[in-house]
Amino acid sequence: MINDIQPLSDRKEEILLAARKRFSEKGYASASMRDLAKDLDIKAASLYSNFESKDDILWEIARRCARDFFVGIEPIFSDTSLSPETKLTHMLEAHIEVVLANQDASTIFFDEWKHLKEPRNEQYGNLQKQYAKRFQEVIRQGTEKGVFRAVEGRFVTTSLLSAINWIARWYRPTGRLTIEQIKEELLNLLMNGLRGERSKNN
Amino acid sequence: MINDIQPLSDRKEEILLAARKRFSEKGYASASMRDLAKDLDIKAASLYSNFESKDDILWEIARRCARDFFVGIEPIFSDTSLSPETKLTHMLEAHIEVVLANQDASTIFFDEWKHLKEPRNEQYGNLQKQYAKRFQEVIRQGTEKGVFRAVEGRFVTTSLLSAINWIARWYRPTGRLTIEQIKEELLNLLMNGLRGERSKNN
DNA sequence: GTCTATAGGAAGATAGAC
DNA sequence: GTCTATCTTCCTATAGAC
Repeated sequence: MINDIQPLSDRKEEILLAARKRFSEKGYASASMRDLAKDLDIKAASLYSNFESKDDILWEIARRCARDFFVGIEPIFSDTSLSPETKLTHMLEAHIEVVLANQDASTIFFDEWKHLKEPRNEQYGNLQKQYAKRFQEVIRQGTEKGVFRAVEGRFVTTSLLSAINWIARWYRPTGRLTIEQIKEELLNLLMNGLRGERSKNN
Repeated sequence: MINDIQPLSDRKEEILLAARKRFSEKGYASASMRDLAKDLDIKAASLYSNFESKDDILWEIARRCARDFFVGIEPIFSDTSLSPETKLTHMLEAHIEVVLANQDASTIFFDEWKHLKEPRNEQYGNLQKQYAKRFQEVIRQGTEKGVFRAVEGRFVTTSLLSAINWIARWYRPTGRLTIEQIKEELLNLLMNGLRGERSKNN
């Protein structure tokens, strides 16, 4: 599914790029094929020489997004020489980097994929779970080793990633925070969250 | 805007309830007036005896959601007897409770409001900023007092709320975690994140 | 691979009877 | 306040010429 992604013709890739932007900005349902065609200075009908349907376009975009995220963490996740703490830090860092470098794609990966029709929708949902599981596994190892608090793994994994994912909605490269600052603030927040004492908070 | 919300007729409130569910589940753009009418066992045209437009329905829903969130934190935020730490804990707790008790509404508050037409869209965006500022202010006080690390206030506020907001997407009351567990896990994670040491994470 | 033309349907919304 | 009927516009998608 992300292993059988074929390189497409230049034209097709151009269309995917424009569609990614449109779908991300207006939302898949609100972005029409006519909108998309206009961005590319062609007529809507011409899009159908390149892709069979709107769903096919979303699918190709979604697959590529997923691949980017997996490629980001895979070498770190597979590196058996790293401690859970270091590994998780680097994986989160990689995740942040992919989000920041591919904001439009991230919006598809987090939100717009829900518009995929079955059976693609279900397939994609499973892929997302797989991705989160990678983080959950490292957190589990860290807890076992005693460097992280005892946490509800699946829940906390989701929470960590959620805090990061929201960035895709508001980050603008022209803003006051640099990528490095964002990475530092987030990693401090999240890693301290895992390390701290269990307290009653009352 | 949230202070001039009028109680509507029973029928109108029924429509808002059904619409909140529909908009939340399928997304505003993908949920048609005909869909909504079918849920209520009436014809689409009848909806227009109650509301002037689809945008008006979204607006009434969105305003009510915003009010619920503000009502949740306002008494805590205004309580001058609380330390920043206690105040933030209780405000986050209130936020979590509102999210869990009003999942459909939360989805509107976090996502679907973007489909509001101008000038409502801008107005609503400002309201959201106001809400986040309440949290940011308390974090600033905590940092000043030395109980929280020095953090980039606006950014960290967004991150904390983001971690919580994602819950609205997946939480099901029938799941394995109780509301109390969710609150405890999240508060531990977030409050520890603010308290911990600044570290290099490398 | 792009065009014009158009099919076929679904969208938001309105008119007017009851 | 709900209905039937309908307007207008927009949608995804196809047919066939160039």
